[in-house]
Amino acid sequence: MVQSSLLEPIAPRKRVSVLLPLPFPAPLDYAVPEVLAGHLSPGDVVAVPLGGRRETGVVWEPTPLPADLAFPVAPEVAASRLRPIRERLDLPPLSRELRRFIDWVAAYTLAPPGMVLAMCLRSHLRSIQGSAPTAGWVRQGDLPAGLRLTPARKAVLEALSTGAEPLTTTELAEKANVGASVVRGLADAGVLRSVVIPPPPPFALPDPLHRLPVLEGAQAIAASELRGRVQERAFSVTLLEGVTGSGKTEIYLEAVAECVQMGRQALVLLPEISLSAQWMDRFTRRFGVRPAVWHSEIGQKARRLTWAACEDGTAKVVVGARSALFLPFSDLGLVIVDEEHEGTFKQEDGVTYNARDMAIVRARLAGSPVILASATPSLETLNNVETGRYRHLVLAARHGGASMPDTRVIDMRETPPPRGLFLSPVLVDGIKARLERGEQAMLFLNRRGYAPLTLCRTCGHRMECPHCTSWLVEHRRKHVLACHYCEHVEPVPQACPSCGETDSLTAIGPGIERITEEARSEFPNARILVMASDTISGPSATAEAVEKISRREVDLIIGTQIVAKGWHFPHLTLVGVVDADLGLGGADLRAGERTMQLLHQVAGRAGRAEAPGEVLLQSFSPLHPVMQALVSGDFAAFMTEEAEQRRPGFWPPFGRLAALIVSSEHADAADRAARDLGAAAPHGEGVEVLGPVPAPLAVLRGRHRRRLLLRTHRNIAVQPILRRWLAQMPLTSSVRVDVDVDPVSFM
DNA sequence: AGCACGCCGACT
DNA sequence: GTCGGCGTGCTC
Repeated sequence: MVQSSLLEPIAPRKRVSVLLPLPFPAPLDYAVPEVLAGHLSPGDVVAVPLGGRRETGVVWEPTPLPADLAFPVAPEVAASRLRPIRERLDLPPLSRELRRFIDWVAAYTLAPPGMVLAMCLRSHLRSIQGSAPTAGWVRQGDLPAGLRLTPARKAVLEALSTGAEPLTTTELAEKANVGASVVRGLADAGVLRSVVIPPPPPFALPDPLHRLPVLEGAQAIAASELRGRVQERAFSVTLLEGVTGSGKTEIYLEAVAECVQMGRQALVLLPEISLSAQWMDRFTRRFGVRPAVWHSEIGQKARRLTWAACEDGTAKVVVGARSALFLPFSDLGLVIVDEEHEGTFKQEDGVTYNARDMAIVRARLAGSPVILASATPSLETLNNVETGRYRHLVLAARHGGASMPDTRVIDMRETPPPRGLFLSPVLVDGIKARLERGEQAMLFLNRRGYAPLTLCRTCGHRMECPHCTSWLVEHRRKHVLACHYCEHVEPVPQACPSCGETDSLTAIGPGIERITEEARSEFPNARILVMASDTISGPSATAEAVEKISRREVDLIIGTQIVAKGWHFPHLTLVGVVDADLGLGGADLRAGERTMQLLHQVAGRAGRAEAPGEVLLQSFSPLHPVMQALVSGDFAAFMTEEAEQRRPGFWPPFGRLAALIVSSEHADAADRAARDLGAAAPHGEGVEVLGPVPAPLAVLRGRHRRRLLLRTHRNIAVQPILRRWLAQMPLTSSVRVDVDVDPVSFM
């Protein structure tokens, strides 16, 4: 095939497909104008007309995926109706590898391929307009006669000493502490000369030999094993399993070192929340430079730089949240997914994809190894290990001789807290003892705000969100009731909105603010730090909080989710989990698994240095398998049991799931559509449809939601079934059907 | 995603 | 009598 194309002249194509970053079901066809004939290849970025506007897209080829998996091919448009491509843009083309990845993700998630392309280009294309070289100023000569040397002008000239680096107008004005007009005035007078500021230097090359880690025993073996995987230059998946503190990061950084030594690129995916200063410090210590970083909040210029540096290969290591998966790596030699089990790798809005699973796809297309790291691997991953698809490396011991914390359950029925309070005397005494010894303690409750429910004592009215099926959470600090599912916020009313009774509304249940209040009264002398997403905003505030804890300026940390993630608090010896049962309710397939993973991670904050740690779990069901697993530390047994419960019903990982969420502003329209969808449900050997049922969040942002669940045996792909099923449904407006392949959330 | 076309309420 | 609400439908 290759030979024949070499021998026969390739006829310049008259027609090419162009994928646009828009939600179309397939690429659109365009005519190739004479000037571009023979000059267009798949991957080229082109400008095309669309309706009355101009759009940027990418020349596409038919997907090599099997027909029933791929997005449907649209009927061919007559040649006479094709509009010509306007121009080929002077931008690096999208690699074949990235194009195939886009096709794959679109096919798997049933997302329009253009929306997947948009994830790759969003940051890039949007910045094209702003990508003109930035102009800076340098000094040129003296003040011409007739121009007074005012203090402001003097400051500008001083800020720009002769021969210094050029500065932009804004930079210069800021440095001299004057307005931009002063700068412009000097420029107009010819005192400043405009120069083009060269693009900032590419990302510094990490030095694999900067500081070698001291690895012993199992760690050294695991590191060399992972280095070997990287050397193979072949697709493989390895699970690196090790308890918190076993040195997983140090070990997988050795694989990164190997990759950098080979001159190739490595991608490290972390849950967004773990992209912390602490992680960066560890990387910098190992490699001497900071890695390229990618997450939702990086600035526009960093975004553009990083994109370009991935494309031209100058960024050797990229650390990012899930969206980093769509960067245009030119020579991807290694992919690492840290905290592999984290549900936050699942993107829920827009294109619903699981970054952990798509990372494996991306690595397979690149022919490169993947490392999945976790202390508590997901059942999916463990199953893949068991069936031999993934390799397995286990680190049993904690690094540096630290021992695992001693975990106990406080039976809340036997030693309940005083009425209206939430901390059992056992936990209070435990914390007091630690504080008296000058050690740090932590209270963990995964619930923001003061109280999850506000109830009228007179009539029983519950304060609910007007747009969602949810209770409003009281945030006492801000004096508001807030919905945690939409943006609705309202002031706390004086009187019950239902019966009008004043001072009758009561806070029910604890949130982290309420626990803080209780802690302040129980431990009046303790220095308390609250860590929640609404009190600690942004990476710098987080870093500062962590610093304070490290410097022992804090005695008691009270936190939600964010305290769970990978922090190293050397002086923390007691972790109290206020409500260990939280998260076990509901009909979630993975409730037990997830609670175990979260609580294990929280527990891992305790006793990381020499001092032994203690974990106290407040629970109303101390015999629950999750509590027992946390006490015994035997997670393997817990996961085996979990697997046995899922196996007979073909629940993942022994079967496949796809959720269909039917939503409409009108409840009856949602019901009707869901019923119709249910009536047209596919059936057959190993194929089953559950529902429709109202979603647990039956109304979300004003939309009424119904759910159906497609479950198939593992060897049956859900995508072709879903495509056929949805294709036969008439497109009714106002009713939307969202598809979620491999759902994580069942809300 | 945009943007136009298209049918029903409050304005010059 | 028009301006404009956003529901529906199309873009190669």
